[in-house]
Amino acid sequence: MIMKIQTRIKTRDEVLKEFSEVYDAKFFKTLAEPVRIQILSYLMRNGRSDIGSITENMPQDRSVVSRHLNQMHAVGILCCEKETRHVYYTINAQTFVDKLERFLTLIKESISVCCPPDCCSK
Amino acid sequence: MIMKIQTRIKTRDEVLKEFSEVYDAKFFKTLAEPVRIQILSYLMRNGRSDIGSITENMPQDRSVVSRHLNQMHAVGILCCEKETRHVYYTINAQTFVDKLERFLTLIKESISVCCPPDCCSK
DNA sequence: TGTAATAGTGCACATTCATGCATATATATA
DNA sequence: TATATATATGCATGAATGTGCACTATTACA
Repeated sequence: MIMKIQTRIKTRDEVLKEFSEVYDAKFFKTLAEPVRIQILSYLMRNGRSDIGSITENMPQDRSVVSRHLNQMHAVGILCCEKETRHVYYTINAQTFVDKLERFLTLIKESISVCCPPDCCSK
Repeated sequence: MIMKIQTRIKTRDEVLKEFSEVYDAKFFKTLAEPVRIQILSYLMRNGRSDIGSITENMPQDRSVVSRHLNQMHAVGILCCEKETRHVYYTINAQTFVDKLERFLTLIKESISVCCPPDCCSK
């Protein structure tokens, strides 16, 4: 059971400042590429996998997949474990979900706290 | 108070299918550009605005801002109202938040329902 | 030690995309 | 009707990025 501590209402400036600090363009760029989402789906279905296995089910070159995996790791979507000569990737559920939730929460806060009455359409 | 209806647990294939259907690359591409996030911030702070006002606070050309606004409208982030010779934009809170929430929910579902035990790192 | 297997890197190429200028379109106003 | 205002569109350009090939680096195995 998660308890939320009741805090004072943030000012508009605080929320907007936090929003611009939390925003990570690279994270969304990473999610904006269908090939990377395909890799994500593969990991959802097959679990911990190395680059070779992932590449087998894709038309792209191994080096391309390697770079995609690297980027997804860099922004916190995947975990990476070197083991002998293999590199295994898993979904970093914690960081991934946290990042999305943090962004979503701030959008909601911004909309409810920041905006003038005519900010949003009903 | 929001009540969640208890439904049967989805199969792995159903969740993954839904995930690939819900995923919208264009939506994330739109969120991946800092200039568009700056526009979003402006609307959060200043509410309903026309292209001219938004452009005043930005280095980009009016035509560039116009195209950004158009794209944000196309993916459901903004609402657009033509009024005489002005075009006013507001945040489409409903669609915007819904899209993010839907994606987040499916990520969570995928992680809990789909994945083999070694899918995700703790 | 030599060879095979796995992954990372340098480079070139094609595509996408953000940008700004010039121009077109539409509407308000004198 | 003519002019000013607000926005959209066509086009060219430069930057970012996805891609594949060749090559390198590292490790396992015969």
